[in-house]
Amino acid sequence: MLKIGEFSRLVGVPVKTLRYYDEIGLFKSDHIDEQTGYRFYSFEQLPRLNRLLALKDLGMSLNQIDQMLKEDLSADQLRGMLLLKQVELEDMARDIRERIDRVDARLSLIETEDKMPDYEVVIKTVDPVLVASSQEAIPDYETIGPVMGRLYNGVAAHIVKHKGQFAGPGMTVWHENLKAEATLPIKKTIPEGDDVKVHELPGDQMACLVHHGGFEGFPRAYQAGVQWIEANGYEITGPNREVYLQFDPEGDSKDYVTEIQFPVAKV
Amino acid sequence: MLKIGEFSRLVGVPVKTLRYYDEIGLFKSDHIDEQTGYRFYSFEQLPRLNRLLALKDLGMSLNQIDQMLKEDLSADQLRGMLLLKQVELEDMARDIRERIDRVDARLSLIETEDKMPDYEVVIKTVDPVLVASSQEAIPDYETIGPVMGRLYNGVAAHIVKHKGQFAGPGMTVWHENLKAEATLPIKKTIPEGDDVKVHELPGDQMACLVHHGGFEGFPRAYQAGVQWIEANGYEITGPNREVYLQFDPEGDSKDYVTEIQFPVAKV
DNA sequence: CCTTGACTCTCCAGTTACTGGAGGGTGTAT
DNA sequence: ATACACCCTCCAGTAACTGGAGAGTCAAGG
Repeated sequence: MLKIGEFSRLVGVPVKTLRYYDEIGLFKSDHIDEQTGYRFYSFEQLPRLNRLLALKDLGMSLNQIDQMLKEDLSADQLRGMLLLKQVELEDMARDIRERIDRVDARLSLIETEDKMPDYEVVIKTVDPVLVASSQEAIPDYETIGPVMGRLYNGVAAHIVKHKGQFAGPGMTVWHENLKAEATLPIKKTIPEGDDVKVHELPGDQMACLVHHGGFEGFPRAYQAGVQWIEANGYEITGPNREVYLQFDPEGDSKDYVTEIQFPVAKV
Repeated sequence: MLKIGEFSRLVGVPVKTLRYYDEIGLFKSDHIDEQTGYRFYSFEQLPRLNRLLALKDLGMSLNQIDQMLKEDLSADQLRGMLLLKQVELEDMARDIRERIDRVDARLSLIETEDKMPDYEVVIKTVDPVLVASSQEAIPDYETIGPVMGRLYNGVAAHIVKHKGQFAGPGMTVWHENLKAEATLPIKKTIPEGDDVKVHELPGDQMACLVHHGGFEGFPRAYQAGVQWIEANGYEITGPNREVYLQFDPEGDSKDYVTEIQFPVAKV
């Protein structure tokens, strides 16, 4: 019979922790002196505690360990729990590798610019959204403004005509070959028109960054986005989007806020 | 101005979490309506939140992020924090790899034996311990018993003679070439004798397992220990020890409890 | 104008696996 | 007798949220 401190030294587990395991019923003391309340442990308890510690070393939670220490568990059930843990650990390992990549990328950015990057890129999952849209190839950069204005006006007019309800800010989807699709989210579906299509933009994992200011700053923002995506081991998997969070053709262009989104996947 | 739900959808952070960040002062809402208590967020806040999210993606704690979002932080300080995090992440990665190794080892054990292993091996750090000891080469296995008995009696007599105080169970250290050192822990140092040395056994990282029963079971226990050490990527770095936790030459040998310890290091 | 449903608020409790401390009893050596 | 190590219980705190109760707010539809 050992007092808790002796047992603690023997197994290398803090006294506090032994009391805690006792309290939650994971590892009870052999018996308790009724006079003094002192816990006593026996050598016969060593196998159970050692098994417990070995399982803890595998990264099992105390609840799982409690399950696994039950006598009536079959080898198959044990195998199952271990295989599950294996998968979980491999997920964690991958996660940490990705983190290390991101830290590396940020460090090299700081190396070159000597400060935090101007654009912060975050990965987020974007929900699918129902839109009415109209698209057209843009002949050259100078004409983007007028063409987009015309497209958005057309879509908006179509929505109003069919009593559709707007559901959010406009969003340009950039298809290949400089084909721009001007989309406006709507709450419920409406009939299509000659130039106006109604469809659902797919939800996806997106690398997103926010640009504050006029459109003349877009090239730098795009560059930052593409650079981040490459440095962090992603690749672009579809057409990117511009979400015009704050936009007013009459207003000061330096108040504009635009979110640029690239659908991405891990390479 | 966006209500919390709209802002939440925009940035992909749960409403609860935004309120939590507000509460701990990490990310305050732009302002709060005094009538209703409603929080309102502005687009100007997006850069700060995106930076926050990017740092969280690196695995930073909210406290660290709070530091890093302060304006007056130099590039060098940032670099320092990131380098620190890099090291920490690499530690975690190593830790998880080791866990995966252990799970693999246990799975293959279950494959061959179809149950939990008979011996649980745990790594623990053993404290240095002052001992009186006497050693002798063992000519062959049959003579272990008598020789060890003689050695322990000699050491014990020496300790008693010099009024030393026993500090724990006896422990045999197995040096090379079957040389056995019978050691008895003592509380304070005592003079040495002709055959009895007094010295400190070094503390070390030990792979430990507990054997219940007589000495005839030792070969299997040793085998299990060595097997585990190999399968988990450790190597033995010194003489192993046997700690006789429960031992009584008059008693039933099946009540004996012995801990076998191998000093180990990661390969 | 009223109701419905979606949205918001605050406050409280729970999660994991402990750790630290206060306040008080126990056991042993000098 | 007293010092000291050891033991007890109970309470609070950790990190980063998550869930729920109960109550107030807002916009649209009838």
